[in-house]
Amino acid sequence: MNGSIKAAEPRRLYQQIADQIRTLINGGHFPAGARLPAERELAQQLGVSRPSLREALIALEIDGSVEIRMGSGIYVTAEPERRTWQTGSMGESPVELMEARAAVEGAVILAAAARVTPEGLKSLRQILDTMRVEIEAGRKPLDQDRLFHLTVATQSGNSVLAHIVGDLFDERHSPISAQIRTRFETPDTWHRALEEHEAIYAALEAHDPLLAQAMMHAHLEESKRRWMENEPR
Amino acid sequence: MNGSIKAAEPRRLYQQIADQIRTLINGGHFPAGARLPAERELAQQLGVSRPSLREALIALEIDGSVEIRMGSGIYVTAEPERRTWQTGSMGESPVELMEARAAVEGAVILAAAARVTPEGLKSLRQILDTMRVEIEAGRKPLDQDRLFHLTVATQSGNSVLAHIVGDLFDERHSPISAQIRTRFETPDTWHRALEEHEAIYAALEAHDPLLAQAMMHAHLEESKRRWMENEPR
DNA sequence: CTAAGATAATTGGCTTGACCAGTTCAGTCA
DNA sequence: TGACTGAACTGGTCAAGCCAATTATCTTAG
Repeated sequence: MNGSIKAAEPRRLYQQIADQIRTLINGGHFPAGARLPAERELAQQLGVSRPSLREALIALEIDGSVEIRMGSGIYVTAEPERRTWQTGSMGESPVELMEARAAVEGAVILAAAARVTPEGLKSLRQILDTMRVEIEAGRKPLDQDRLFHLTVATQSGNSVLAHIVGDLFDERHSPISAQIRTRFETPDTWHRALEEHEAIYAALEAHDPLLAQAMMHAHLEESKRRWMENEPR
Repeated sequence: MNGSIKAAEPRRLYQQIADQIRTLINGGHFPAGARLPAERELAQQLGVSRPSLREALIALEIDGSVEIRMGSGIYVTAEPERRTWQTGSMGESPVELMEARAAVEGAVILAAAARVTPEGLKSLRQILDTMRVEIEAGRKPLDQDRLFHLTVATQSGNSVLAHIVGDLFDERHSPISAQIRTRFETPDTWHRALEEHEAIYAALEAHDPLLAQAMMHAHLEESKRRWMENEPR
């Protein structure tokens, strides 16, 4: 009975559904303040079960896109002026995402380089070592990649910033579901990413904020390039 | 074997479950990296159904407390830091929030100063004029304040960054409504904030990124100070 | 005896179907 | 006319089951 979404591969279903609904909202199908179809109906329209739809709605509710009123309905959050930037004429979201990461992580690492502790360096060292092992074992060190950036952010000593870095890594801020998450990089590209991580680590170890920032910027710039090459789309 | 949760609270069940699990994690019952019981078992232990438990897990997954690995299990996120302000044990959140805003908005305004358009400057000019009117009418220009920061972020041309700035302003990164939103500043403090905004505007108009960044940092630093004075807590 | 491969549990992912509990609103009756 | 009521919404929750990915176990070939 399901036809629209499925594809059964990439991400959890509730995330796909949430992205799809977000797209409908941003696309104007459901203007701010509007009530969405009832859960049962919406689920059928999207070709998914109600529990899955509910999971997506909870995600949307948490990120504030939607308000759920028991017995009444599901409403698009009515924050005025919220979508002004939506017409942004510039690059597509993947590019924006990487730019945003460069801006945020570049700022974060300035503090991290100044505040990083020996324990923090030790953690990073271990993450990189594990990452190298994973790569040479032919596996994709996605977790280590994420953990590295998150740990660097943690070293800033600011949990809010660390949270944002994690969100950006997980693509939780991309407005229009861009799903770049495929990530079928080759061992070679992963190896280059590792070396860039190493450069960042070295700069942190030297407590050199500006160098660390430069290395982080270079890394994210390269990451963007690698992505864009692999995703002709 | 149940009866642990159920308490006729108005809050939705998945939120109660999520809170309970969060408490268990923070309480050390499930140390970082540990694997939680299987969904079926955990649901039974908590006295709820599996779908409800799943909804709670999605909430926990989104806020990063937990990581779900298909076919493997549910793991406590191995972030060795900062569950602090969530447990309310050490209220560092306002300071961290303002630091995060300084880092992010400081980075954003670098791009904004370079890319700002005449239309963007016009919008900002109008916002500041309105803000001045509101202040002198004895009202709190909360909307104008928010709009100013958001519009500056928009001028960076990056919707992801703009989104983050909005989230930070709305304190959406603070878990479980810590909401410091009281904000009963006096007309005088608002007037000082306005002048700081004016300084930022002037730097943007002059297309001077570093000056704009400095003014933004100064503004947020002052904001933090104003808050801390008014909120002895 | 060891290591590689096949197999059986175990676990999360998703669906179907059902019933309960607030909310809405139109039809009813004073 | 207007307050009331109850049916028809709506979201909230639960139960049981099957599928797919992962992991643990056992078998078997070397």
